[in-house]
Amino acid sequence: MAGGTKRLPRAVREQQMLDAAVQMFSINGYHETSMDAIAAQAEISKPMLYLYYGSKEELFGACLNRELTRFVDTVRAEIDFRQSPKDLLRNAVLAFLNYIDANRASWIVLYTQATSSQAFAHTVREGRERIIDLVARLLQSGTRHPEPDTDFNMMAVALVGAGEAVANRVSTGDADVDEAAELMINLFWRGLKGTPSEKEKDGSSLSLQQNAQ
Amino acid sequence: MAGGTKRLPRAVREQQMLDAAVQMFSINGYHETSMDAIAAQAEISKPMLYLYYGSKEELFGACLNRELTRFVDTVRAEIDFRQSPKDLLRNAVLAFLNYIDANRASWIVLYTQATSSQAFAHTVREGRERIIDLVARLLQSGTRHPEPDTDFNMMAVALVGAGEAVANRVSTGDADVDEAAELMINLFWRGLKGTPSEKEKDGSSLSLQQNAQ
Amino acid sequence: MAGGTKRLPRAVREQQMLDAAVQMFSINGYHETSMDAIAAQAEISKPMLYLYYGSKEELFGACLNRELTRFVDTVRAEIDFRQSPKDLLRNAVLAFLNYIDANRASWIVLYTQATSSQAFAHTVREGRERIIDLVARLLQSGTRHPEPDTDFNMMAVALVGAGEAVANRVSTGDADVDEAAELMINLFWRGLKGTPSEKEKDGSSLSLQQNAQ
Amino acid sequence: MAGGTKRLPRAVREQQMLDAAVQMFSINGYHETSMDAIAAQAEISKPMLYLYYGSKEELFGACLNRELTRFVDTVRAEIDFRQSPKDLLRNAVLAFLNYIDANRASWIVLYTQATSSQAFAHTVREGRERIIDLVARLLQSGTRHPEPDTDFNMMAVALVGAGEAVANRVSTGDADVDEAAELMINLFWRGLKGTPSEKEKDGSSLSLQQNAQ
DNA sequence: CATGAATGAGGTTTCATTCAT
DNA sequence: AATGAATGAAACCTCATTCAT
Repeated sequence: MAGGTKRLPRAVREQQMLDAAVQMFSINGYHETSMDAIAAQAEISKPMLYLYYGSKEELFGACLNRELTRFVDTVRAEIDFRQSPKDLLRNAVLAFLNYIDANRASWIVLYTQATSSQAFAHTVREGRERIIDLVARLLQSGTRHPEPDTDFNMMAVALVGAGEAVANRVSTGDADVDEAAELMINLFWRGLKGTPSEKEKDGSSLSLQQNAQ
Repeated sequence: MAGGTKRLPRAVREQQMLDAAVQMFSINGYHETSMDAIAAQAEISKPMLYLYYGSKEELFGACLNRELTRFVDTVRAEIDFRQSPKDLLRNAVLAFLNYIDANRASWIVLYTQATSSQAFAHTVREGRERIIDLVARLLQSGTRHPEPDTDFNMMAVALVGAGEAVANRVSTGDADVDEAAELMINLFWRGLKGTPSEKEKDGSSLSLQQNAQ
Repeated sequence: MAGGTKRLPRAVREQQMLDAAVQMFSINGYHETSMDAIAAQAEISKPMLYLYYGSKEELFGACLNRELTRFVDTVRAEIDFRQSPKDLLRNAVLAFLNYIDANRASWIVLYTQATSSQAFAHTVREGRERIIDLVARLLQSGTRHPEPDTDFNMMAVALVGAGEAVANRVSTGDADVDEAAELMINLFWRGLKGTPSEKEKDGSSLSLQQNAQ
Repeated sequence: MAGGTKRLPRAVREQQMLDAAVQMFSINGYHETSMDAIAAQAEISKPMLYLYYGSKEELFGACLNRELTRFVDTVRAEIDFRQSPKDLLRNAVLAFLNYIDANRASWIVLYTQATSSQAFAHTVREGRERIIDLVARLLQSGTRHPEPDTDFNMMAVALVGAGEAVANRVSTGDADVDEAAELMINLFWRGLKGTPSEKEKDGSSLSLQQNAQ
């Protein structure tokens, strides 16, 4: 009789639910989190979850989307694309790792849990592709070849993979953000020099650097 | 051929069960694979699974161990550690990616599904650490500083992450082994040059380093 | 009439479930009664049982507690402790045996089935001790020595054992309540006179005692 | 390769199995003891159990019979029926409680576990009746009314119940044999004086005592 | 709008029991 | 005679999901 029956505007309720869901999913994983647990965490009743999100799968999907969007938006917002490639790289890596460090639950939901159920392979892959594309464009922005190139993409895959691994260490507290950033910047910078269009002319990596400025 | 009622020696049955379990787990994931499905795939009865492995969790653990051991053993066996660093790297990357290409189910079980249940975080992390150590030693073998170094380890983390990402593409058929290998070799080779002990001596690296700041 | 889908307040459902559980447990015993059978008897679904009571063991424990409480409360309520010892005894024995006669299922659950699983040894023993204490106080109330005495307790153990045996006959319909009551009253009355504090004074008891040695 | 395949004569094997079964049943109860556990305890294979005893139920029945027979035989053998009633009583009670004390497992199997499954209600009840009859005859032997009497039987029921209760305390180590014996002797002796044929002539209990000698 | 009450369906696990050697 | 290997059947329990209020 006391509490719980407050009327809240839809938007507030939605965030309240997603917050609870993200938290529980990231702690216990998709399959090991029950709708009961989420409802309890959100301090609402289970039917509300179903009213707003239809099913557990859709709820998780909504979590995924919100977190991914937040992530991409935040990181992108912090990047100033008008910088020199080197500064751009540093800027991007720091934006990325700082986001991870500040939003550990999100990251785990996005990359660790989502992969477990095939239902989200699509969403996760799509999200990852968006990031990979971002990185690929970053790589490409330092060259004279602006058209899409599968090799840039492949290098981006590798670098994003490296980034995920490093980010995982950060998210578990096993790595210091600044150290990790330095390493990633280094790796990316060298990766940048290993992109295909440059391969043919060895020693041109320097010129790339210079051209980029 | 339907068989099932044949008396098989313990060792044979064990492999038969693990084969079935690895296959099902890698297709549907840990939580979405029922013991019924595994028993059906192995053409045996469910109690056999429990007789041999005790529980679903232990069965998955056994899969993990077998596949990880196979993986590490096979890759290590293909590497000739007496080669020059560059050949060693090429050799190792190819051994790795070829194994992935030839054992897609194993790889997915090991790295994608295992993470979904917290029960295996330990095992997976441990396995990954073994690989990271392997890579770290590989990196270090190209230097004159044989003692362990946390920076080598961190670089190995990143490179293994890159390797996992690339391997995932390979395992899904979205990337060609040779192309992927070439890229990884390049990335690793450049990563190698960015490792701490070289920072002070490699002139080009140094200049880059200085420029970066 | 089949019902089942009616919304009942929690308290009602609880009793409905306990009624069904007590009945089934007392007919078939703890281990030979399945949760399915209890759910069917209660005309509800199995998850309700688990929702309300958590596990089969806890459900049985709840049965035990309810029946024991009912038993103790009812018997105690019928006893007027201001009577003379002899009337008190008659009153108590009749209250006890009448309760047994009127609640055969309860009795069987309490004393016969509960012992079968070690999980309830504690509860059963505790319940029995409460009754033994009641009897011990009853015995003692006929003496001038109100302080606790282990010999009173031991005599109570024996008399309660006798009572259980007689009650079992009553509960199976193999004994008439009034006959059984008469016998128990006799036995208890004589037992009363054999309690330690009286040993020294009752001449005949004394001689018996001496002869016995 | 080492042991286990010894050929033993049937009689020896039978005892070996029953020993193991009695031990396990008395420790864990009928339902909570698996055939596996019994086979392991007996250091033979499960099919042997089935070859010799057909089913778990029959095996338990065999345990029950052996233990009950042993019990009745041993106690009866220690009783000298030519003694005076008082000595006879003392003799019998001590024989009984000493047997319990020396064979705790047997007792628990017989009285505690057997009751849990309806399959043995018959056997247990039958065994108990044999003991009750023994006691009834004992009671009656002290009177001039040698013909069967339901009231003697009822008193025997009560006294045996008391005996069981006391014996249970002994079997759990919560009561000293000698103390318990003294109490039971007392109770029985007084119970003896409360038997029906004596009820009509009050004060004649003493004469019974005297007549009995 | 919000929820307590209720369930169908399916999962893991165990056990008594039997076959083939 | 003796057993390792194998299983049908059923138990307990949980969960996503939906009514009826």
